[in-house]
Amino acid sequence: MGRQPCCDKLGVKKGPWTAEEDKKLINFILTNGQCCWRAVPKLAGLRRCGKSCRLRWTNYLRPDLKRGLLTEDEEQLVVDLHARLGNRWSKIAARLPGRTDNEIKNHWNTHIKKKLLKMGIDPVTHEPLNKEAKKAEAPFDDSLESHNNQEQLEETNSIPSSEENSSCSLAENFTGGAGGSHLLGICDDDQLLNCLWGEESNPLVDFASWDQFINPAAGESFCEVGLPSWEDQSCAWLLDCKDFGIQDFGMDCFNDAQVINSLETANKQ
DNA sequence: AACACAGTCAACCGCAAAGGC
DNA sequence: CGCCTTTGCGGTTGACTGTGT
Repeated sequence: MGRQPCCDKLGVKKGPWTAEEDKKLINFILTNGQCCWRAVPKLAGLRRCGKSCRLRWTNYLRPDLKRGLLTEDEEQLVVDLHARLGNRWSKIAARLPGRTDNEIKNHWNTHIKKKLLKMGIDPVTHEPLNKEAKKAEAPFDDSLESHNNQEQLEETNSIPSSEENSSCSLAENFTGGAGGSHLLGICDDDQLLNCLWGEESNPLVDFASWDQFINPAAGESFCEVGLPSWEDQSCAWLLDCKDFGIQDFGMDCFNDAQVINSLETANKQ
């Protein structure tokens, strides 16, 4: 990469993280919580910049992350959200529990973009490509207008009707119609829409509980909040770390029932 | 088997927003 | 209000892996 490094201090390591570094970072965050990222490498004994630590944690080490490819339903949701929000990956990721902005961005660029192009849909505007060609000839750029509408939508947190919102039908087309009912269902379900579009809170994931989990100062042990079991697929990633296991963190005390209870409780609140 | 090319994804970078003083 | 520091975001890169020839 030809750019200037963000932290060119002597001895700051870059490149892929080792299992040992991961272990140090996880241990530190589980012990101290997410404090000042700039201080994390020093306190955790890592030769990394704080930015790198934060990225590693949020994109890879967080125990609430799902691993593996996005499901068809998740893909459809990403397409729908992208149609409304554009490249605001963090906003999109906030609507997909257990997924990171980086993951979604990568998946968009490698899979979904191509899929849409194959279908003759512009992945940027979500309009049919031939329509785009006609637009280019027209003096008035209404793609800009649609963008402004998009901003307005987000700011007011309002939900467009399914008639106004072409992304629903687009999403239906996305899987060739057969599996495309998912988003239509969402569009028809006000309750679910409110859940999905609530700006700050995501009822699908109890981040408050997770915050308690990573922050011992909150006064609850790991076992007192619901988290996936380590045998559960969503957390199996940690077992891949050959140099350390779940026992190292004392987190092998969860089961699926606890997770479900926790999520249900969060939804009721 | 060896090479080239394509696809994937973790990690990097610069920039902008947020917050503190 | 302006400056500085910290954090978060989105775009981009390049190492690694898979596939084709």
